[in-house]
Amino acid sequence: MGSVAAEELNLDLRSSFVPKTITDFLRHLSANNNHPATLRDFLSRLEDELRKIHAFKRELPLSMLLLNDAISVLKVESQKCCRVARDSPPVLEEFIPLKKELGDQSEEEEEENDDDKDDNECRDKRNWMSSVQLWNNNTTTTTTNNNNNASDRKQLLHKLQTKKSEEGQSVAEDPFQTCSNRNGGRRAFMPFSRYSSSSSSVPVTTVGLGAASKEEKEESVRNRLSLLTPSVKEGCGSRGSRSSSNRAVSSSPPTAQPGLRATSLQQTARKQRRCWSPELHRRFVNALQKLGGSQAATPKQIRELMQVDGLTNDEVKSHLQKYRLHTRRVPAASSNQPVVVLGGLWMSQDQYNDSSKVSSSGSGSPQSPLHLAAGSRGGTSPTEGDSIEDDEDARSESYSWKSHMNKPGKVDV
DNA sequence: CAGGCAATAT
DNA sequence: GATATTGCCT
Repeated sequence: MGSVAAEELNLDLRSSFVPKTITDFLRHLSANNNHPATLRDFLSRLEDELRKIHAFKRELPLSMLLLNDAISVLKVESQKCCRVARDSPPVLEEFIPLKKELGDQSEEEEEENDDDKDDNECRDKRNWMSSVQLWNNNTTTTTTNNNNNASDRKQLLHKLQTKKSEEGQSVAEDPFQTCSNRNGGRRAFMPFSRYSSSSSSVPVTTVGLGAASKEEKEESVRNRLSLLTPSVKEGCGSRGSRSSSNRAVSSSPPTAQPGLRATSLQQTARKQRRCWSPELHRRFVNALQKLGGSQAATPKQIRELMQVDGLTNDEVKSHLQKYRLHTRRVPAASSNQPVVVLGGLWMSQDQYNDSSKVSSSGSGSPQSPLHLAAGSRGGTSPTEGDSIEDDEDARSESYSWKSHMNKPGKVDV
């Protein structure tokens, strides 16, 4: 969807804008005074862009800032330029309150639970995310940009900064610092790097490394993180954090930092625990279904189906093991209890309906919390070992495979 | 090598 | 105690 547009945009930007700063751009414009259209066009594109990244404002505070700045500058300019009274409502207002994001990058500001806004936002994010990669490598998605645009951005940023010097609140010194910082705090899906499996010499330098492998880059980012973020929330998946799907992060503990017998660590180093975030689990279950149940599926297949990079066979295997254990206990429990009653949330997911979408993380849908159509199955089908493949809700977060059959309400037959 | 299970670690 | 990792066997 967005990719095409973005590409176009990129191209356009590249050819017409990127090489210049806003100032230059304006100068250029005013030189050829007869291009108000260009300006407006550009402005509208900026606003468009702003709208797009609005959902990511927390992850991309700087981008927001840049865009906002650029837009406001351009607006002023455009009005100056063509003082033709135009009725353009101050769309901008809404975004301006970006202010505090810079101020208190440290802790919170995002605790508001606006149902509407937040929800939309999250959904947006999720879509974007999942369309890119599950636990965003941040480096993967951004890298391409980084190499090309990083410097430009910096320059631009700098210009803008100096321009509005007295407005204070100057942006963090290093854009990437801030970014990393925030990422560390509440990124959606980080690949939970493992430490120095082989390369102890990974330079922790900047983000620009061109051909470095993903892992290395992740690592570097992470290292920076661990340095920058003193207290990372240990919120694994559904545990620490409730609601707001955007921070199901697996953060990396201080393991790498303090001692770090850099070279002599490989031996007994245990792998970093993988956090099976709800999303991840959801994917897992999805794959499971596609493969015909937890008994039929093999770790490898699952892993391939999940399409989560960085995920290893062993991890899947382990998870599968646990999954099997848990799913064996519950359903067998009481003989005839309709499956639906048990959790109320036995898979209702379109396991057969969905024709092609694997990822389709649409489960977060607020629409149908629990409609239990499937339900009654006459008896266990004779053909297989596992007739009851359950799928946990996974609807928003906090998967738990213990369906809580002990609902306060009286569930009677 | 890949899967399954059990022991072990966090 | 739950959950993830590692080891061992097939």
